[in-house]
Amino acid sequence: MPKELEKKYDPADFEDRLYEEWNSKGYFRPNKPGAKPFTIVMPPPNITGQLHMGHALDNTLQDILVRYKRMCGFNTLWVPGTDHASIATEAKIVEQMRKEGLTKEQIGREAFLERAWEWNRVYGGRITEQLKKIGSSCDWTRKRFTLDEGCSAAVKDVFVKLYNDGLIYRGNRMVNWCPHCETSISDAEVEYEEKPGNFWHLLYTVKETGEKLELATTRPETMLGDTAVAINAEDPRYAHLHGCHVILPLLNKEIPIVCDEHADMTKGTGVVKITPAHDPNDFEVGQRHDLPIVRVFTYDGRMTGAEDKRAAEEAAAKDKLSVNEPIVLDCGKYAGMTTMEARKAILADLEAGGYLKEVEPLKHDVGTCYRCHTVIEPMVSKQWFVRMEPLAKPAIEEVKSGSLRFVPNRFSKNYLHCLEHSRDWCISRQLWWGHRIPAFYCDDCGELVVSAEDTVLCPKCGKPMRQDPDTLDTWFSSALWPFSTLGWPNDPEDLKTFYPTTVLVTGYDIITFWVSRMIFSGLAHTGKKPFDDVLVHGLVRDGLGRKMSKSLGNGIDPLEVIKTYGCDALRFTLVNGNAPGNDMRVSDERFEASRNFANKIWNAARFVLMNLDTDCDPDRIDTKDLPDEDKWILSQYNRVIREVRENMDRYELGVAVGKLYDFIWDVFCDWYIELVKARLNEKGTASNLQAQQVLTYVLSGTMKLLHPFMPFITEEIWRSLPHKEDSVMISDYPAYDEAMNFPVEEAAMRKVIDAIRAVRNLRSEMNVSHSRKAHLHIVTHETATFAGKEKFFLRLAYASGVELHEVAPDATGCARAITDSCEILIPIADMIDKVEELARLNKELAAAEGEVARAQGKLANESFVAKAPAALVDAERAKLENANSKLAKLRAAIAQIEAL
RNA sequence: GUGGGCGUAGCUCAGUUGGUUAGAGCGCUGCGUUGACAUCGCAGAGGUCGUUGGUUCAAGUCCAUUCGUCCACACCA
Repeated sequence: MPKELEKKYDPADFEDRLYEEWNSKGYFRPNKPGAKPFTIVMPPPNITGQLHMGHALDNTLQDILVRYKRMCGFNTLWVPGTDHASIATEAKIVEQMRKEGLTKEQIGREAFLERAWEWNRVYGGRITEQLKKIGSSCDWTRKRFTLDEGCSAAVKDVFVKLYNDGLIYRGNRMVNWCPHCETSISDAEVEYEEKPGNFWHLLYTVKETGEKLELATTRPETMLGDTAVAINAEDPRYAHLHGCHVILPLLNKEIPIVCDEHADMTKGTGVVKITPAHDPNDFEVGQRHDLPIVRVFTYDGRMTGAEDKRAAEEAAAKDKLSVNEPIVLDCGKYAGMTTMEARKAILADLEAGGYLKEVEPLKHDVGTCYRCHTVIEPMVSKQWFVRMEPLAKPAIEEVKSGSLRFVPNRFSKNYLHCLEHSRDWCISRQLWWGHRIPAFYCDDCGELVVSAEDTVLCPKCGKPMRQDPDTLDTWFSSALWPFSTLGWPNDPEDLKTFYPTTVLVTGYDIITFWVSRMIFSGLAHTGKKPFDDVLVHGLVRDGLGRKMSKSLGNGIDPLEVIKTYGCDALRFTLVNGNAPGNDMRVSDERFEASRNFANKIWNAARFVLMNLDTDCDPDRIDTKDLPDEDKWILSQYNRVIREVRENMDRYELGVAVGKLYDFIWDVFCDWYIELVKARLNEKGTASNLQAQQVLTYVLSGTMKLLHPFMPFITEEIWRSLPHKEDSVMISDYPAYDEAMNFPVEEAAMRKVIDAIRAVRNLRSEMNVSHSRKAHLHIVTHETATFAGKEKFFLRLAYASGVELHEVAPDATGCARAITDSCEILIPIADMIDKVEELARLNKELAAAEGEVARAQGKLANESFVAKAPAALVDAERAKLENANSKLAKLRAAIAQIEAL
């Protein structure tokens, strides 16, 4: 027997309870062995983070897909997990220690890592608890962490494999250095910000000719590291200087003038100073001309001194890798200054020496660290790199060939662009929290061993080895996530069943960081693409369209929204009316509208339940002898099933949920329930039982259709109705059934509804109160269509009685509501103003005439009739016929009233 | 510089492979509350789909042009 629902819709009453139950009963685990798998691996949120709207959106989309596919019979797995977020977490812990007056170096690596793990224990679980609040039906028994044993094993394996294949190398290369985080970062982690600056025009003296050579720079403090100036070989202005030298001011050092294509004749004076250690382009020039690399900055953003020089020489001596080894300069009087202090001091000295010609203000984009927004220092530094070209190639092909799809497709351009232009990936980080690089050095003989096994003694000379102190870029481990979480390489059970995964759901802001790296890693290490599809969503913005951020304080906390409006309202808001890949705005108004929808469903269900007194079958229905209104709703319900499934299979979640919204509110609540209310009062009749059956069948099925979007309210209602399975989430998603199409009954009901609307419209325009009932005369040639449906007019068209006529009776004193299938006479003469009524009818006449003209025009076009699909032409003819029919009735009515 | 998004009702946005008289939510106007729901119902006003041209029987949808706006990537001595 159905059970009652609480009078008031209060999601807090049942959301947590239902989630707990689902989880404890194991419904989130893959439960259909042998069935076709459907797999999603959750983009792992950072352990430093709190759940924000972006996570809420990302995980809601995944949960909708997973719940849908689960109900469609797939063996469904959604793997959750978290990311150790090396740089972010390390920064938080350093900050925490700073408040205690401690530094990393003081407590040492081991103690530091202990603190980090403690942080993970305390906060790492926080975000997963929050994910439960939004209803995520992921398999928590398979929860993973990028630093757990399995993921770490995968990282080591991949590193060693790539090294052995020559795809990872160590070398002195130009990297982006963050002086605040004191680590290198990858190109993808640099953000450009426009900042004001200057061109300082400097004068360097040519040794051979004594002339002053003018050049401009935005970074005068790097001049101490200049090892050449470049001119273009084609530049006639400087043809006489080929092979000459300039004297570097302040240092009084002789450096060559080189010819290089990097010097652009059209820019500035056509002369460029070359600082190979501190500028990416200059580094390239230096390579081409075999220039020395002179480093003048320390890793914490100061000018180098004697101490730095000695330390660097010692380190270089130990390391057998000495290609491109920078020379460290003792900057003398500038040593120890910050780069900004040095800039001032150097400029002052240049000016005093007559080397500064002019200062020209400009705005330029400066690279900053995406974590701390400190200005990035390009720096030659010894780091580990992944060779991108061989890895990118197959990853590009995979998408170009269409084997791996982006949804919407436009994001594949984004992806291809980033892979086609990527430079080698700097993967080493001067951090402690992360996967330590599995490389071991012998300081004695210089031997280097790269191995997944800890190597304590040098295989060559037997002396103790030292592990590389650096860790790997967080994204190096994230790149392996789709297969490392499924047991690769050691425990391939899940891998066999669930890999490649089906779809990755993520925001467009992370395609370059993560998606591209997962794709080339998957191809390289498993030989297969990591997923078939990438469903890309946009960013969540506030009501004013601004990106949510801490500094603006405009972030909306999803948990607060859940408290106020319920989880289902939050989820509905995040998918309704949003197109894939587009940014969206959320606001209280939208949450409120969603909550109102939930409330509407709740009350409709309550109404159905209070009228159920039999145990109906929720899954089967006998359509024999059902009245038209029942077949009408069943037919529409059937169509919604088909459309929703089609939309879901194409990732058009917003369209699918919009159709359910319309069906539930406009069709089921506003019309069907109203149409059957009378029958529900006729207890004990066959008609009453049929209505109960149809209500149960449609409502139960609709709750299934809606369940992926609004899991909690649908479960609570579905269980109150007669049901067979324990939970709606493990029931079968409704399927389209050809036998449930009733086009004739649908058309008939549409005519009845049109007539009811026409009456309501007229009464409303004439300001007739609902309490003023009237006896209606329906005049129609289609009496069969209207026969037996007079009762609907009593309640819905405020009628006191209804008569059907084939031939119009005397219409004196009647207002006329006109549709294309009938004319309804309403005897409310005292309410009718002749002028107003004529105006109203004429307005309708104009509309009908417009429609007739449009349809006639179309049909008069021979090309249309000849070339358009026949069904379309027929439809147009039917429309013309209907419009003409309505037109005739309107004209007659107007003539009659005018004659009065 | 290269690539891309957006421009549809007062506001925020849908509009699926081109095919009804272009839709929704919020807001607005009028009416309505004795048993599903005022977190509601009924009715209504409001749009030449940024501009101009083209393809097509047919364009909000495809192509080109142009304006506005936002983003990504690149360069910037």
